[in-house]
Amino acid sequence: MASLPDHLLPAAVGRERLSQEVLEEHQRHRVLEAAAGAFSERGYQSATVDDLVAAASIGVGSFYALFGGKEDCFLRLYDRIAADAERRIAAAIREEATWAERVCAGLRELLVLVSTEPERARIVLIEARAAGAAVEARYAATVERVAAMLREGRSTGRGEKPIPPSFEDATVAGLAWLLYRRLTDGDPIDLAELLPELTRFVLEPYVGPAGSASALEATAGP
Amino acid sequence: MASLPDHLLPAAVGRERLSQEVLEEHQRHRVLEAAAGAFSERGYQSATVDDLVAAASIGVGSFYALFGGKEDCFLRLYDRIAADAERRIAAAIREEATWAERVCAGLRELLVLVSTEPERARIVLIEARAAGAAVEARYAATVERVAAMLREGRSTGRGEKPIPPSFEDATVAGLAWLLYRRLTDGDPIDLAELLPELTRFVLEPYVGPAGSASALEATAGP
Amino acid sequence: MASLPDHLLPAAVGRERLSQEVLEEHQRHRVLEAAAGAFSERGYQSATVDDLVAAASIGVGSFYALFGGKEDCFLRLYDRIAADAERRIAAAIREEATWAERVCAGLRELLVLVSTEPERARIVLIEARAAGAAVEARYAATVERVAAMLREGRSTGRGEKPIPPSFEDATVAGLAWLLYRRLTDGDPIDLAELLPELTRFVLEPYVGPAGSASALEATAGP
Amino acid sequence: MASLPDHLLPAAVGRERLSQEVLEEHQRHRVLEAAAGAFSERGYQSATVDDLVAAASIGVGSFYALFGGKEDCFLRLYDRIAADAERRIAAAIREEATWAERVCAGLRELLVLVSTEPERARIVLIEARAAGAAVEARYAATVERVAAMLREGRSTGRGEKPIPPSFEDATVAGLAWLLYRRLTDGDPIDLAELLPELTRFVLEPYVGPAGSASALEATAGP
DNA sequence: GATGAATGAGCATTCATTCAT
DNA sequence: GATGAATGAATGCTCATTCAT
Repeated sequence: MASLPDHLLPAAVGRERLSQEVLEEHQRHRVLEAAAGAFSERGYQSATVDDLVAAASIGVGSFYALFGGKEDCFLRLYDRIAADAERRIAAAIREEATWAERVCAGLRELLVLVSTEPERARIVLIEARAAGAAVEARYAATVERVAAMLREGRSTGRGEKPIPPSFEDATVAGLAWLLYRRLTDGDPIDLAELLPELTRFVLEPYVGPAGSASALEATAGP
Repeated sequence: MASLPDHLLPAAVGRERLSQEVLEEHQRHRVLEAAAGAFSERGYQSATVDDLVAAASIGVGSFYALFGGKEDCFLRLYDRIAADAERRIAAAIREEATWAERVCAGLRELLVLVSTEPERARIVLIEARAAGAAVEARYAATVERVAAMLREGRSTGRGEKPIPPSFEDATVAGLAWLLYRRLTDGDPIDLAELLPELTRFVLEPYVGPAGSASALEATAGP
Repeated sequence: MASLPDHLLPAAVGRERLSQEVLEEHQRHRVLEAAAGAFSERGYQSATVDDLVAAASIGVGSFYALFGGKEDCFLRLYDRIAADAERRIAAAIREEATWAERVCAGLRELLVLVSTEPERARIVLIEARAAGAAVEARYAATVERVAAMLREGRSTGRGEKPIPPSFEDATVAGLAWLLYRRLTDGDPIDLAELLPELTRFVLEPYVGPAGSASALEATAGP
Repeated sequence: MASLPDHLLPAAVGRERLSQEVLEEHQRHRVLEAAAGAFSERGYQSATVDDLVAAASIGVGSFYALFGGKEDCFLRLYDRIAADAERRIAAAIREEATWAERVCAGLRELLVLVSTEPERARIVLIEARAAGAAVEARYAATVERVAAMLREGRSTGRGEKPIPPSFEDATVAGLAWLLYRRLTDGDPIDLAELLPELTRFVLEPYVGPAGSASALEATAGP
């Protein structure tokens, strides 16, 4: 039997350090979970480090051992939520479906996420906008990632005049705004109402009203 | 000598009070002009009241006589910029033109405003997003006003499936995002490049590529 | 009558600014007076900014308007005490006396200062040693200034082997130590006991026992 | 089975406890060695307990098992360095030499120590001054010890007017200042330059220039 | 009417020390 | 016996707002 490569066979010390890092990561996770509540409730600016540590039931010292400060904490929270969402959306998409169907399935999962975890959605869609330059850059990167996915739909396209490159960025921002408004207004996220709306907004420029509608039909929820 | 009751005082007092309010409004104007610079440069959160009064060369006391505080000052600044922009955009539009042409002319003037007064544009498009709930509401109202203008285009429309009501809000938010990014990245606002891009994004859903293109042509700049 | 030069005829604004600076300087003076007590009592390290503002009966904000922080406050206090002492010592010296007599008179005044204002003496002789690098540099400069005065005595000298250049620095440090010990031990400063002691220590290397003794006699106090 | 009362336990326990104490002392030694580096580099105030334990590669718990805290650690370090220095200086002195020669040899060894182990010299000559009252007392005791050695030279003396009792304290403090300055300025300790300087400063009051010079000659280094 | 000196609550952060493992 | 994660009191500092002049 072939032995594992060295880097998978940590020495005792390595293992200890590993388990320690795992522990720390676990702790960070716990704290971030609590921080999401605090940030969401009070807003990034108003939430104090004391709010965060109180919500997480840890000492301030522990907080600073885990994070570089409030901004670092928020940044990690943002990244975690964004990465989770991306993972879950990817998981909700059947690879073999058409591009339009995949987009539609992605939108559906996004709406599910926003409606089931509005707190976390607020972090990414609302608070991130008011958390300073570093976070802002992360937000722009997220928009760009989603826009890039959408951009794949161009090949599907109806081959008319070349679409300007920033078209998808604007679309994603428009999408974000609609969710933003629902969240700030406290409106419920009604899948049956919103999914068709968003699907049309996103897909029609690429596949037309009919294509959009059929993709929506093909993506009926569970 | 007994003095007359207030309401019997000669008109002169009324005139004085009026002129006084005018004076005060004038003063407010001066201060807001300076505040725009400070807010734009340092950002809403970082700009201190001291920055504002220093920029306006007034005392803190006068500042509080004129405004309820930092947020009130920003609010009024936002309103002023938004109202000015609306007025100038309205002025740039020929009433007798088609809806598509009017939209196109409005977009053109909007771009002119953003490029010639980037400082004020930053206030509305960037800083407003980070200035708390009250300002946020104003921003949403602005989006809604612009969306409403766009919504008039529906009657022009090709009568296909009814467009969802929030469609225009998303469009406006997408538009705002593109300008937002230009401003945060420090990219120049190139009218020749951006106007066609934005026009297509906004008009095509209503008048199709051809309608969009012809409206653009009909709105050549001076 | 010749008019005063321009810089002595401030414009109204200049006068206002001047009176304002004078006021501020006055306020600083008041605070430093109180700070001397706090620093002296608790020691530089233990004294908190809150101690200082409590002692001066001002708000923390005012403190930071007046000083750059705790260290800056101490630095200015040090400088003020040192300058005052120098001025008063200079005033106590008859210019026409011999060098040895002038030194002796200076020592006498120094002892008077230390004994009548032990709090301020503690600042310069004790706390300055524990207040960080910047203050340390000031202390070294003070030692050097006093050493330079002493160095004038070399020309008086008995012309033996050239004295090494740092001789006076060591003498001043020795002098400082004796006062330091009295202050830390809470011993009273007995002029009649200490003056002869210090005089001999300082003067003998230059003018011998006899010269030292006669200088002392010539400098009898009031 | 009933266990024996403590004092009847076999010697083995005693030996164990002894060896245990020896072990602990050994450990303390290791830690102090590392602490010297940390204190010297960062200064007493700035060095944190974490710096100390990191430098010694032990856990914080062990540190507190070994020492009562940061101050206790510094205190012991101070004592150790001072005792070592005293021992080595004593070893460098030939008992049968004259008093002046012994002083000269002591000064020489002191300079050797300071130049070869500037880190430890900083602890005693610099950091001790900023480490609070307890350490300050130790420093004063050190000065007093050295002064006492010097005081023996009085019997050698030229029998003039009785020298005041604190004369030697001042001399030692002057000596310390010169070394202090070299260390803070980062100047090298040049034996050939400094030894004559210090020797004259210390010895002349007792044995005059000639006596000082001959003692210096008699104490040529290796 | 205008001023700006004064305020002090509130903030992010550090670090000596404890104690469960 | 050794460890280091957790603590939280304490610190220096900022800035929106007030109010006496």
